[in-house]
Amino acid sequence: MPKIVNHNERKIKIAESTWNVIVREGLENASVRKIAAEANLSVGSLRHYFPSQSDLFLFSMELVSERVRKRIEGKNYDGPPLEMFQEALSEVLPIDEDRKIEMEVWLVFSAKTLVDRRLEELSKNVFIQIRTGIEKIINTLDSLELLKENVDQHAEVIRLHALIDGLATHHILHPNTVTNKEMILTLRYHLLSLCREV
Amino acid sequence: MPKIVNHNERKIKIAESTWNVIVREGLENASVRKIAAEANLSVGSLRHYFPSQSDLFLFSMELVSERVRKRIEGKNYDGPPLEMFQEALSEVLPIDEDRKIEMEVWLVFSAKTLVDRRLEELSKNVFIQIRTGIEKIINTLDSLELLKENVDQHAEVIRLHALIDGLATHHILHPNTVTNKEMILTLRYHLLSLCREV
DNA sequence: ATATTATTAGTACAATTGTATCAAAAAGGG
DNA sequence: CCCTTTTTGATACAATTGTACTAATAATAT
Repeated sequence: MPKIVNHNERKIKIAESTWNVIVREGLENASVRKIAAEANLSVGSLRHYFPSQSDLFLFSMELVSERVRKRIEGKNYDGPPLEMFQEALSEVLPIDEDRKIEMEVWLVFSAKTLVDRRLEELSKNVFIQIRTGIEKIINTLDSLELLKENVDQHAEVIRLHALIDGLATHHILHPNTVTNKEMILTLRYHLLSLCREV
Repeated sequence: MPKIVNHNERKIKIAESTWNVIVREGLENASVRKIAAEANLSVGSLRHYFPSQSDLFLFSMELVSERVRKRIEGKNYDGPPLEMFQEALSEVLPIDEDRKIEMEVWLVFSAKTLVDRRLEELSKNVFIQIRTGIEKIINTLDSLELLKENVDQHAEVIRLHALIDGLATHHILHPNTVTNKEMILTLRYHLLSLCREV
């Protein structure tokens, strides 16, 4: 039997190198050669793990969604509901350096989504997952009778979802104008605005 | 004197061809050759108007912002204030096919902004212009005593701005999940939520 | 008509691209 | 030790890239 390399671990390492190159030089300069160099591999070796650049990009984008998903699932959901919702939603915000990299990569791939069928499918799936999570949050707020009366729940789902992604995008593109703190406070402000006066 | 071509008109035509190629095949496939072909020009001829691809891309992105700006400035601002604000804000939403193309191009260039200094500057300038416009809207709502009491005006500016761009992005990336109508209705819903009960 | 000059088109070139191929290297099981 | 098979690295190749260069073209003012 030959040398054994944990296939999936290696793929993840390569995907992270892909993130680095994309963040540093942009998607259009993320050639297989640069990514291989970033991962300290030869092109041939990289190709052994990813038969094509398309596969590599798809996996790299998938890794972002997986990381976010695992973080959300790994949370302890006990405590005041509003706090919990704020925390859960913060997982799709670029609140620290790691998340910022992930969100930046996600944004870049999202743009590519418009002309790449494979990425488009992944993008849609993740979008629907987040949408479902937000629906759950609004529903739960309602069940707990925290929600203001006379709110349009469907509209609130769309609004919260758009707000989250808008805040994330703004902070990534204009971190000095929409600061980390403003991003978080605005989310909190919005959640509070949904709830009844105490 | 030689053949005279309206320089700026020609540049605009080329920039629109650039949009087409970007929408159809993506930014990474928007080579000067493809753009020249789309514009029915030779590469050498295109180069006569744009010395480099970078110049072409910058001009093409600028054209988007100029189109939007002119549309906003060209509006008649008489009528119920809320209607007017909705209309003005709708100019940065992809509410029809033309605007959809523009916003899609803007989104793609925005991603490139992260690794392109020239585009970054333009992006920031436009962002601040829109931000300023939104501040004006919130301020005016307050002056007219339409605004709910006890609202945090600074937070409302950030929130509305993020909401607009979030809605636009969602509709461009997932038009079937966030429909045109939902986008518009959600904006209206939000604006109404800012205002006092009648 | 002709001279002038913006405009156009064609070709060239070095660099980079994704992918293919194939042999060398490495390591664990017998 | 040796065989087997994964892993690696190097080279090659056709295609495409942005840009440069140069000569032909076309239209206008005199």
